[in-house]
Formats: sequence, structure tokens, C-alpha cells
Amino acid sequence: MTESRTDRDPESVSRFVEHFAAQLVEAGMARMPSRVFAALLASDTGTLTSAELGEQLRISPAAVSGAVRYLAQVHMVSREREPGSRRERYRVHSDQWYEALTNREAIIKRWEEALREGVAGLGADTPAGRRLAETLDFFEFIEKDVAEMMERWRTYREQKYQRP
Amino acid sequence: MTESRTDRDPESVSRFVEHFAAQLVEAGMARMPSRVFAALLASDTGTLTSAELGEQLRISPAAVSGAVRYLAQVHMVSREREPGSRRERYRVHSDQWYEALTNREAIIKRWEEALREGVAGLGADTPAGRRLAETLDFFEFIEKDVAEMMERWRTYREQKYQRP
DNA sequence: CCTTAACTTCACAAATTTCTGAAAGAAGCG
DNA sequence: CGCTTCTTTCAGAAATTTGTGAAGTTAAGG
Repeated sequence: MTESRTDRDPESVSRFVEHFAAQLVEAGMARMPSRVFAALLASDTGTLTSAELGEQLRISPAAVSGAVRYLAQVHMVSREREPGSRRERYRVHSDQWYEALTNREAIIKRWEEALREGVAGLGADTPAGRRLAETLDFFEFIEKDVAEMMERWRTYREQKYQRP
Repeated sequence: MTESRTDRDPESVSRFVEHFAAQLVEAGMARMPSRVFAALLASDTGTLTSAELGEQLRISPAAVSGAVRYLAQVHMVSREREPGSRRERYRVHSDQWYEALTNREAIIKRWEEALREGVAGLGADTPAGRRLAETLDFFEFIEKDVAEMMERWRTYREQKYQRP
């Protein structure tokens, strides 16, 4: 007998969720957001309600709330309201995943700003100032290049998955 | 009167160090490694001894040791022994900076592995399995592209700074 | 309107991380 | 070889972070 979509092996799901979340944690993301994101990735529809997340991950509504607030802020998850209900659903779009990566831009921008101030403060003609300037140069270079890379990915993806 | 290289305005140095370190912390790096790295970036020669770091940042030798152990592990700093001394010097090469970024490869590799297992466990023909597969596809794509990007940077840099 | 389901916020307890001082461990130099 | 200087390790105190229960807020549905 073939399994319906709703009773997929919870064991397999949980194994993936915890394993993938562990990798995200190792990369610096907090635990609850990592677990919630992984659970959404592994869901059938790409959406889960707050209650489903709490039950599946064995965490309190408060923990779900905190995790989702963070994920929404960095654009890895979006929130939807089911019409005619007070349930909220959280959704992962497969393409938000890399938009989130692009959002590293904001971080890099601040690094660049700090470096610029450093060059000014220490003097562009000092050894340290030159080092900072070259570092800044590197960030400016990759920033531009990353944008182009994302463009290439979009092209590749549209062509491969026939879905703009 | 013009300042010698050794008595640059400590105020400016400190301002840059703490400001830049704060940005690194925000990006997920621990505080001491962030401060130590920033101090090295802002040093004249790109090298500092353990004692100099401790004094400048007002931290214990133990803290320096821990921070440097981490930085060396992720290849953001290398250790050198001054010949004929038991002093150790820590150095930041301007090009280790981006080699460290490349080291993100290791992290991405583990993500890919976890995703592959997920696809296998959930079934490549399920909605969730397809979502994971596309995410995996994305990582494989950018992994290749990042390598090429670093190559372009090296070329650009050599040409601009006349220093292979 | 009032009730009730659902999410959020808040204060706190628990767990974890961070940094230090003290002691132990290398390595130059006489 | 032993003294001295520098670095590392380790146990623990202090600070921070994390997750919870409980109270508070919002909005659907009668």
C-alpha cells in the first residue's frame, strides 16, 4: 500500500530536520530558527502553521513566535493569514532561500562603511590604511560579482525548471 | 611635527578596531576573535605579538590565546615565531581574508550532504523532496561560480596592485 | 458586543558561553 | 641543565543567551 502525502514517515522527516538544522547552527544561526526553517523546507506544501511547528518540534508557541519573527526579518520565510481564520501560516519560497543570501549585502555594506572610516582615520598613505583600502576593494569587487552570479542562477533556473 | 609610525593616534586605531569588530560580531563571529582580527588589520605591519594584543585590547593572555587559536583554525591569521625569541607573532595576510571566505566551501559541502540525504529519505518524487533537490541545485551552482569569482578577483588584484 | 482561538510579549529560570587568574608547559639563553 | 620568559590549559565566576509559562493583545464568529 502506498502512503498518502499526510502520513509520510515522521522518522525520516525528523532526521532530516534535525540534521540540516544542526548544519545551519554550525554556520552561526540560532537553534530555533534553524529548526523551524528546516521543518518548513521538509514540509509537503512549504507551509506550516504555528501549531504544527510547535507540535512537530516539541517547542512552545513562544519559541515558534520568536523563531518566525527572526526568519521573517531576514526574508527566509514569509507569513500568510489563512482567509477567515486566525491561524497564521509560515511559508518558505524556494527562491527566498537565495534572496536571503543576497541580503548579506546589508552586512557587507556595513563592513565597507567601517573600512572606509578606518582608511580615513588612519590615513590612506599609511601601511594600515592601505591594507584596509585593499580589503575594501575586495568587498566592492565581490559585491558586484555576487549580483551578477544571482542573475546567472535565475537564468539557469528558469530554463531548467521552466518556471520564471 | 609629523608622527612616527609607532605613535599613531591610538584613539583612531581603537575606534576603528571596536567599530569593525562590532560588525563582525553582528555577522556571527565571537567577540574576542573579532577584536583581535580587527586589531591586526589596523596594525602597521600586519603583525602583532600576544603581549601587544593583550595590552591594546585590555584582555588576558588566555583570551588572546583562545582568539588566535580560532582565527588560525579558520585561516584568517597565521602564527609566526620570531627567530631567537619565544615571542609569537600573529599575522594577517591581506589575501587570507578572502581565502577564509572560500573556506565557507566546507560548510556548504555539509549542507549539500544533508540535503542529499533528505532527498533520499523523503523521496525524490515527493513535493518536499523536489524542494530539497532544487535547493541542492542552487548550492551546487553557486559553489562552482564562487570559485570562478575568486579567480577573477585574483586577476583583477594582480593587475591593480602589481603583486601576484 | 462578547467570547474565544490564536499569536505575541514579558519576566524569569536554566543552560550555555565567555573571560579570567592560576598553574602547568615549552623553549631560548646562559 | 636550570632559569626565565612567553604561551597554553583548565576550573570556575560572571555575563549572556535561550526557551518557557503566564499574562496580554488582536481579530474572527457568533
